[in-house]
Amino acid sequence: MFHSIEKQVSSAFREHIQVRYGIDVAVAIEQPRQSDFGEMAVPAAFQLAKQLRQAPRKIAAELVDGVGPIPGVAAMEVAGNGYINVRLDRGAFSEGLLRGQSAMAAVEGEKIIVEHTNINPNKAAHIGHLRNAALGDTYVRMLRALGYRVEVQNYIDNTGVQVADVVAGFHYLDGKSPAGVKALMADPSVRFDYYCWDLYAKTSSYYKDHPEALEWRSRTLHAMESGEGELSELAHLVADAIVEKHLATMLRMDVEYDVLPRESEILHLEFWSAAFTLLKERKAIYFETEGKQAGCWVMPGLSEEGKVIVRSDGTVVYTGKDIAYQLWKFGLLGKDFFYRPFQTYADGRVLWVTTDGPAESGQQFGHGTRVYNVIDSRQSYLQDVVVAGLRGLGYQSQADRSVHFSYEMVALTPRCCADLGIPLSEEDRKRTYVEVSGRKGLGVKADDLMDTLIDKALEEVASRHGEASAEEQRQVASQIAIGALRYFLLKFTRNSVIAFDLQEALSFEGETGPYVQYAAVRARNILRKLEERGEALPDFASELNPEALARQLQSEDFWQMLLAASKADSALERAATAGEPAHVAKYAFQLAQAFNNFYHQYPIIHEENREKKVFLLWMTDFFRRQLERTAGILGIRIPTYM
RNA sequence: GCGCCCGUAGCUCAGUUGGAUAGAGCGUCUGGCUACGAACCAGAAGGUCGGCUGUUCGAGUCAGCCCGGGCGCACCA
Repeated sequence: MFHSIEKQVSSAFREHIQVRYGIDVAVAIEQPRQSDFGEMAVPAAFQLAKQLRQAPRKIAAELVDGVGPIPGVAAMEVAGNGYINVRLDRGAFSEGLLRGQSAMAAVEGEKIIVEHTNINPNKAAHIGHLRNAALGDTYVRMLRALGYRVEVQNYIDNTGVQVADVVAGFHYLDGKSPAGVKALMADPSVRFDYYCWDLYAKTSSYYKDHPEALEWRSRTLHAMESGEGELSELAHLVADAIVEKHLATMLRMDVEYDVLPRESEILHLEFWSAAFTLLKERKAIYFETEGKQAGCWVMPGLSEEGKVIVRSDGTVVYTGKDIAYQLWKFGLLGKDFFYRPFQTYADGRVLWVTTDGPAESGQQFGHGTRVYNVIDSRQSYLQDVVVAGLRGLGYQSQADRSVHFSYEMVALTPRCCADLGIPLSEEDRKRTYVEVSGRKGLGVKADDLMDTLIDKALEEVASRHGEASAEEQRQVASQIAIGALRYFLLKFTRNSVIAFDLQEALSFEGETGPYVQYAAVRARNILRKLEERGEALPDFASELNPEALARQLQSEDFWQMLLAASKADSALERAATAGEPAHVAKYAFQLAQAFNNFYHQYPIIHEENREKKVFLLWMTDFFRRQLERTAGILGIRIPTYM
């Protein structure tokens, strides 16, 4: 509602400026410094001042005089050095909120692909992976809330070095056969992904002390490529099992996917050779004949030397396959995967996985018009190579629509390492934070963190709702824990390094997920208590006429609260434009704050005046809906009680 | 050496793309549970926005140069 008026005000000024001055400008709408200045501020006069060579105040006055009436706007005035402050018609505004339901219209002609999570299937997920998934999943929810068609891909590198290292560990260090590994996977006392976490660290450190053992890696990689032998069988076993673990971990966070494109299919279906042909034909890469890159196919432009895409032994580097994959996402490769169902989510949605044999599913993926790759900022160079590949092939518009949705890493504070019993070098102890490392086995496992959070939430729930069944308490605790975790991961903007601190993440007070959940629970409680007292929820539309709404909204307090609650769309739009899920989190917190304030200050059920009571109930219900919707976009559930 | 990111209250972070008197949470101090359960609310203290120059009506925001921290820059992924 607020957002639609913002757009109307903006376009009214834009048109007027166009007609009057012949200048086309995008008219920004800002929030006034103080709430008593009005609801919107238009700084357009400042933008025009330079071109018109006139004082901003004078232009502002002309604009206010000339722009004419705008629906929903009660008054406009010039303020400060040339601001135009806009005051809304409170009665009409609330009337619109009460009656008009503005469902977001579907956006036609766009299909957005978001790739996120992408964890190497060789060990348990850690907290850095959770940040990736939380960001990706929330951005997906944001785009869907805005009406976009979105496809979520989770790329599985099941033939890479990391898998090979764990396989080598099983085979050479543990001396385990495929049957032995199967037995391990079936053993309920073993967390297989945790086992691999340790094994990966063990193998990596063994390589360090015994460089000759690196031969195991190349032997394993060759076996995986040929698809034959025990090592290859082990690789399939391990990768598939770990993928399932990752999916289960992510499901705890309410993160779901549409399709799992796998590197094994990219190899078997020869995506690379199709891309290679294109790259050569269109001269996006060249064959180097001299220097240290002699014998390689090189992509020029990005650096002095260019980037090697095909090694002198004829094998392709990872980034080359990534270019092929990116082409496929846009439907530009001329090849396609086959698919089979991998699992079915609780709501009946099917998660598909790629396969190399023809399948009669008729399923179609890819063919996106825009692609977001959620990958940490350390890989920005390689993402630049991928985009340069598209450009080199002449796909300018697709290159422009390839977005590296980058974010900074999650690191651990030295204090956190101490809490978790992670030994640190003298040097590391002095740092502000320490990078997590799968290779060193240094990090916080995702499931451990969630378990710790649930335990803590359970203590709180049990102390407040000891009468509830254990199962119910656990469910509530779990929703609170996940709410806390998702909010924690989302409250930081993307390019801020999260120095993970366990105690901070475990907080359920202040700017946290549970704070938002608590506000929504309180709103629901009021409505529930009303019914428990034998009263029905009023029919707001018939009981509240425009005069009544305007009367109640003479209270500045109520008006500011209603205003805050009505800005969800506006906040979402800004957050999506900025590509910052953190902005949605911030808004959710402000919304909860406004409601808690309202809740504390005004008795609702006990209000004697009928009109006021109905109005307060309507406000409560409106807050409730906005809180639930915003929390939903963040992937945060609202428990039945707290 | 080159490239990218960061530096804002004691701590952790926002800051609507250059706008009005720089905000929030935590922590500290003070006050509030016989209201719809306090995982809450109210109030106070706390700032040379790393530094210096510049761009202009206006700079936390843009440019240049420094200082400090992080991450990249493979025929690894």
